[in-house]
Amino acid sequence: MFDPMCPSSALPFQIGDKWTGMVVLCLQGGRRRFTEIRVPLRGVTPKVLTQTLRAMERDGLVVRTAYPENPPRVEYELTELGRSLLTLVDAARTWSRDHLPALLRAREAWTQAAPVGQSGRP
Amino acid sequence: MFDPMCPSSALPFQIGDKWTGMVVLCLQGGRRRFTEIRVPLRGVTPKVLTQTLRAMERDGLVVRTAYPENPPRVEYELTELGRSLLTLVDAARTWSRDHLPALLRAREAWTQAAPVGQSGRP
DNA sequence: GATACTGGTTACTACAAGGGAACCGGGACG
DNA sequence: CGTCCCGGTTCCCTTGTAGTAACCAGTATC
Repeated sequence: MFDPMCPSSALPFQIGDKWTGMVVLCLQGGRRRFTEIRVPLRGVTPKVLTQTLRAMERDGLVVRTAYPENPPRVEYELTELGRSLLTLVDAARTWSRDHLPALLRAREAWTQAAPVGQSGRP
Repeated sequence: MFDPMCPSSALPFQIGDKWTGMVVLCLQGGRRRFTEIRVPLRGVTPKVLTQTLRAMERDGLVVRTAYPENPPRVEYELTELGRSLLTLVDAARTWSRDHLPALLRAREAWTQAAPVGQSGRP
């Protein structure tokens, strides 16, 4: 899940900063703890994940609930506003499924056949 | 059109790099010349616009046609793949119309009422 | 006393994207 | 001869985003 080597990393669009879209996807199934988000988002460092979650909390996309326990437990959950982003994420995923291969093919053909020139470009 | 002060600049998502989405919108009405794209995208510098258009050409989103005239004339046009992004751009605009005010309200309330503390955050 | 656990924080670094300002080619025009 | 036009290019600098590595608090457990 959320492999950085996945071709969808070449998507020509992005939800929020680099990880916001994945957090939204990860939280669509319900509330999750910090590490339950960090693990599936392969490669995210705690610092960056904290930044992302703080920004999302600020924007009203998630709510953060900290329980006064030990060891600490914190849960994140999408707000209704955050869930509204799911339609957008789904649209992005639909686009990817339907059109990303064509984009990658175009990019591939470019590096192979036209490193320079050919049209009017000097 | 495309005022950088427009609240949609606070969108929590982005099509491609900073200007790609706006270029797609700008080209939805048909082929346009370089300056016809640069002017409505207030604030884009020619360097960055060139970068953006080159990347879109590489990805098969636009086609570039240079006419051997003087002064030079170059036209850009969306490919079918590029036009397919319009659905995504429209979804983004729909989301913005419906939910961006709520996001901005949340952000505003945050800076006013909760610079620190209140929930479990130290 | 040492260790581990969670959910972070801090300091430092690296890299890419973006922006500012100036310049260019080459014909048309005055 | 100088100037304008378009569609760029070049150099340099700022900013933002992300990453690495190390550390922390407070309790529970070994």
